[in-house]
This record gives sequence, C-alpha cells and structure tokens, in this order.
Amino acid sequence: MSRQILVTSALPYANGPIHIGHLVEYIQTDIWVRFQQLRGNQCIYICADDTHGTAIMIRARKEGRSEEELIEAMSHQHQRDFHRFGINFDHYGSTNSEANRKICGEFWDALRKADLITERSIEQLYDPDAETFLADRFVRGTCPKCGRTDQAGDNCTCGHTYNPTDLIDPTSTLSGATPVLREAAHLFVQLDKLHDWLVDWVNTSDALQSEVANYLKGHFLAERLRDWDISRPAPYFGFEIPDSPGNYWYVWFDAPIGYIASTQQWCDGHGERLDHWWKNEDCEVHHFIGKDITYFHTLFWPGMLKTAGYSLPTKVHIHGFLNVDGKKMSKRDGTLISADTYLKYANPSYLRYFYATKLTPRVEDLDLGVEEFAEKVNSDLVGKVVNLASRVGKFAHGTGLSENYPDDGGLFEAAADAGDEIAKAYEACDYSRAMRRIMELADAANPFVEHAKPWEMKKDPARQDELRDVCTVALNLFRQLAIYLAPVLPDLTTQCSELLGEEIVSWDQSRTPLLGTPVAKFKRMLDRLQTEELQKMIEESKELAAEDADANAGPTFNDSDQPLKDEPLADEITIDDFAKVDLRVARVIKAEHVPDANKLLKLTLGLGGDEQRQVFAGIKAAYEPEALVGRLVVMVANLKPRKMRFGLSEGMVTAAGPGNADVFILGVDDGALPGQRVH
RNA sequence: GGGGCUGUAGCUCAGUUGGUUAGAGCUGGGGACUCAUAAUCCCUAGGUCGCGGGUUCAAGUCCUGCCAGCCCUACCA
Repeated sequence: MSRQILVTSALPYANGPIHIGHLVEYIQTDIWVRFQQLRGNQCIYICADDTHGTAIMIRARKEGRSEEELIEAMSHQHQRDFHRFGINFDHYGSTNSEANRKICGEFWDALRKADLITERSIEQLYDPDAETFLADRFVRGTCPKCGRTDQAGDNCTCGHTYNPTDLIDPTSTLSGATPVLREAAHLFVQLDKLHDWLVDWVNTSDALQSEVANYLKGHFLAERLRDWDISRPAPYFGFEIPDSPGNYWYVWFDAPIGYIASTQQWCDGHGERLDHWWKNEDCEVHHFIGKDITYFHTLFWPGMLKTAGYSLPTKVHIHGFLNVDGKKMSKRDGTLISADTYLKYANPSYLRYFYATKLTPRVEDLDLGVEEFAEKVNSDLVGKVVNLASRVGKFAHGTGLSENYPDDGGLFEAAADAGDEIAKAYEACDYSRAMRRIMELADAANPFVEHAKPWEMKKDPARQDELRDVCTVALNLFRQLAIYLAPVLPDLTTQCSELLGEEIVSWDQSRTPLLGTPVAKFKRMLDRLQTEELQKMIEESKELAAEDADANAGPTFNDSDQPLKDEPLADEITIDDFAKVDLRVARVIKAEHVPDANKLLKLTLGLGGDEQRQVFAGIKAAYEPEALVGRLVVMVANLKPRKMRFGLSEGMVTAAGPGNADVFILGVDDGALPGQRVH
C-alpha cells in the first residue's frame, strides 16, 4: 500500500549563502525523501526561500537594490547550491509570492474568527535616521548590569538578558544614530487559548521525538503561554496586514505558511489540488527542522494549522547542530564552510555519506572531524563498497553476468534479508544504523572475492565459467549495496546502473539478483579524499571570512603588541585566587602633593559612608591632584597596609601603563557606587 | 537559576524487554595476496562499561546520589 507523503525542510533565509551546517538538514531530508520514493511511496519534497523581515530590507538598502532583486539573486544561488549537492526538491518557492500572501490571509481570517488576535501598544526603539524600528540585533550598547560596552540588544556576554530599551547609550547599528523610544500598535496571537489543545496534542500525537515532548511539557506548557507578537509596523519588507494598514505580518508568521504556499505552486504546475495534500487525513506531512526553531514548529505552527483547518504534522523531525572538530563552526576558524567553497575541494557524495553515518533520530549535535571524515569516506566508500566493483569490473566486462546465480555461501540472501532492517532504520531517520548495517554487508562481500581468487582463474582458460560466477556474485553484492545506499548516494547508484545496464528504481530490486546481462567497461566511481584538500577548504574559508570582515569594516583596531612583549601574561590563576583580591570602587575625596616626594600623591579614598583610606600613589607625573578629586577609581582594598616614608599607605589605586607620565588610572562607568566590589 | 541530553576500548559508536568469557569499524602491531583507488584478506593488541550506593540469584542494562561534558532558556523555565 503506497503512502502519500509531503516533506519539507526549513526555509533558508535569503540573507546569506548555504553552508555545510545548513546542508545537514537538506541532506537528511533529501535522503528520507529519496528513500520513500525508492520504496514506491508518493513523496514530494517542498521548500522555499524565506524572504521577509528587517534584515533583508536593510541588506537590500545597503546594496542599493530592491528587496525583490536581492531575494531573486539569493534564491538562484541557494537552488544552485542545493542542486549540486543532489538535493532534489519537487518545488522550491519563495515566501514572497502571491500564493503565500493569499494563504496568509486565510490563516489570518481564521485566527481572527477564532478570536485569537489581540492588539496592544508596545514601545520599541526606533532609528530616526534609518526611519525604521530596530529589531534587537540592530541595537548595541552598554550592558545595564555589568557595564560592558558594545553589547547586543538582548543579552550581554556577562550572561544577563534584558530589553534593548534597557541598554545604556544604545546605538543603532544601521546608522549609528541614537534610537528613540517610540510607541506602536502590535497585534498578538493569544496562544494560551489553545493551551489545553496543545498539551493534548503533545501528549497524544506521535509527531514529536520524546525528548522534544519532554522539553515542551517541562518548559512551555507548564505555565501560561505568552502572547506572540505577530506584527511589525512599517517600514517592513513583507505582507501588509489587510485589516490593519501600516502593519505587516512578522516574518515568522508567513514563513511556515510558505510550506503550504510552495505546495500550492507545485500543485498548480502538476494538476493537483492543495487540499489533497494539506487537508487530507491520508496524506502524511513531515517537517525537518533544526532544534533552534523547535518552539515555532511544535507549538505555534500546530496551533495555526489547527485553527486554519489544515493537516497537523505527522512528524516534526528535529536535528541538532553541526560542529567541526568538536567546536562550533566559526568564520574565524574557517570552519563555516560555504557550499560553494566545499565543492571546489570535495565531492558532495562524501558529505552526504558522512552525515548519514552521523545522523540519528535524536536531537543531537553532530561533529564533523576532519580526520574522521576522510577516514570514513576512504575506508567505507572507496575501500569497501566501490572496491568491490572495481576489483572485478575488468574481468566481467565482455563476459557479462552468469545466467544462473552461483553459490555464494548465502551472502546475497543474507543481504536481501537485511533490507527490511535497513529500511526500518531509514524510515526512523536512523541513518547511522542503516549505514552500519550496510557496511557490515560490504565487510562480508570483500572476503568472498579474496577467497575465490578470481585473478588465478583469469590465467586458466579452463576456469572462465568459474571466473564469471565470481564476478556475478561480487557485482550483485555491489548492486545490493548501491540500492541500499541509493537514498544517500544517488550518483553511485547511477554509476552502478551504467555498469550493469539496469536502472535502479525500486528498493525491492535488492531481493532478486541480476543475471545474464552484459557488463559495461568499468569506470572509476569515486576518488579517495585527501585530508590536504580539506585543509585547503578551511584555509579558503578563512580567507573569505577575512575579506568579508574587511568589506564590512566597522572601526578597525591596530593595537601594538609591544605592551604584551614588555610584560608577558602572568601564570594562570583560579577564580579563588582572584577572589582573594578585594577590588573596590572608591571616590577620591582628597588629593594632595607630598612635600619632598618625587612621584607620590597622597590620596584620601572614600568607600562610602565614613569608611576612608589613605593611599600613596606614584602618579604625580601623570595627574594633577585637583583633577582627581571627586573621581571614582578602583582600589585594592585588602592590601596589607604599608609604612612609607611619608605615612601609612592603606591600599593601592589600580592603573595601567609603564610609569612616570604614562600612567592611566582605571575608571568605572557611570552608575557605580563607592564601596562596590569589583567581580 | 531552571530544563533537556550524553558519559562503553586511542577514535567513532553498537549493546534489544536486566542473563553465559562486553561487541563492530577505524587506528596500532604481525603476516598474506596482487584483481582493485598505497585498495583487500588473515591474525592480534586494547575496556575498573564516568564515580559511589541500592534493588536482584543475576546490571553496561532498573532506582538513587554525585561528578563531567554538550545544548536550550520565546522580555528570567
């Protein structure tokens, strides 16, 4: 019984190129789709570019072209990259389509009718120069809690989160202007009205991986769901809300609806009805997404679908992120490798196979170790699989395959039997397991050839039939591997087809051996992967990142390395060591010259209240006493008092610089109070 | 602070509902072969299953405490 299946991957944002991190998802999805098709199911793969939002608007402005031009160019680039990695969409659309606008309107009406929309006014930072409201990431400023400067709009490296409106000295990254608070009406979806239904859905549907269901239950569903801010005031690149002029749907509203709109476009081109795919109990809907967008796809999206009367996802397949050599991908390390760069140095099949060996049904990050990558590709694909065809191909060319399947000690049958288990693993997205099983089969196949010694038969004219039998076995075992690997390695499957003159279209071909047909001249199928190529790939990515950084050149810093050379970094200490030093903010209450002293000033520091310390500081050459009075400084407050020629010094004022006139007292940002400890 | 996940040979991982001497691939060491892309084949080495308790005739497998790592945290779960 053939299944009807609709599959989507998350829509890539039209703001940058595809990189190997994105490809985890598209490869994962593509493998699943190809598997379903090979099994004889009707399965279509739908995707689109996600094109709306402030980021696109800003980028288009910067590049001096329209948003439409930008997203058009980006879409071409994305599709080209996907195509070159063998990712085979049935339709690749755009969220900036009339189909999407129309269906967004339909969802909107349904939400209104269900009384889920509410309106209230919120204050947001507005850039008066760029004339736009500022999303969090377009604002930088000083952290209100720790005082670090140049922090992001919603959180600081110190770990605190806050509103961009809480930032001290906020700056717009678009224009450098100081944003102002401005009020605007926003529309909200009151998701909590669907709370009970969502709890029920999470508990009873099989759509979610267990850890995801746990996460949702423990995390969001345990309390009231917050309203979701779904609109943005003009200017905004997106769809204007029909019954709320001047307001636009937030990009996250129209992006998932893009799945449906893109399906609509596919239907239009194939004489199909949308309802047959999206409002049909017999049609499965599978979403593949990354863990970062879990919330949208497992709570909001089902809520919206339910409200608008569309099918709920049969399954939301959530994967983790890609690390490279155990670390997050980073431009600086050259590990954020674009699809384009990758293709200059390596075969896409390598990556497809490697990801397959790493992917499981769990929401786990996967690691691409450069060494491991090359080892797996070389020893599994080249050494085991391709080698099987390569070592007998020459013998079989000309003689073709035997008429009857020879005795192979049960190898073919065992491999045929393994098909169900491998299929089950694919179905469950447990590609890692599938690859392991397939490689076990390859491991069993090579010794067969080894023990049969076809190269000896070749030399003996009386043993030509035997030779043909050995080749028939080896090539049929290879063919089984090619079929099982077809979802992962479509190119290899094509090569197998060409070698044996038989198109591979069905999983079940693995059950019956191919017999009595000619064998084409063997052509090399896959080269070994050299780690040097991977190193070059990383080097090039580094260079590209550097160029990119230059192009975006904000302020450039060109600090000398002399200070570090003069005074190298000290030995590492623990936090406990550091905690022994009690640094305090202090106010300079009095500052006076010391008669007879060459370098010293006598300072009276206040730690708040009546608490005062007398400190002698060697800063006479650098500071006038009058200029210091009233200032806040940082002092070492628990330093053992020391008797000096001119009196007792009860602490130390912190300062940088080599000495004499080049001394710079540490200050603190506004807001600090005398007596506060420095952590 | 809270939550989710993980911790098995040098590396990447399997270990089904608890049941005989804990497995595979890669790497390492030794040997063979030459058909094959310095491929392949045979043999071999190597593990206190993170740590401590507990349940059981029996625990890598269940319970509990601790430790470590990774990830998440939509205006603080």
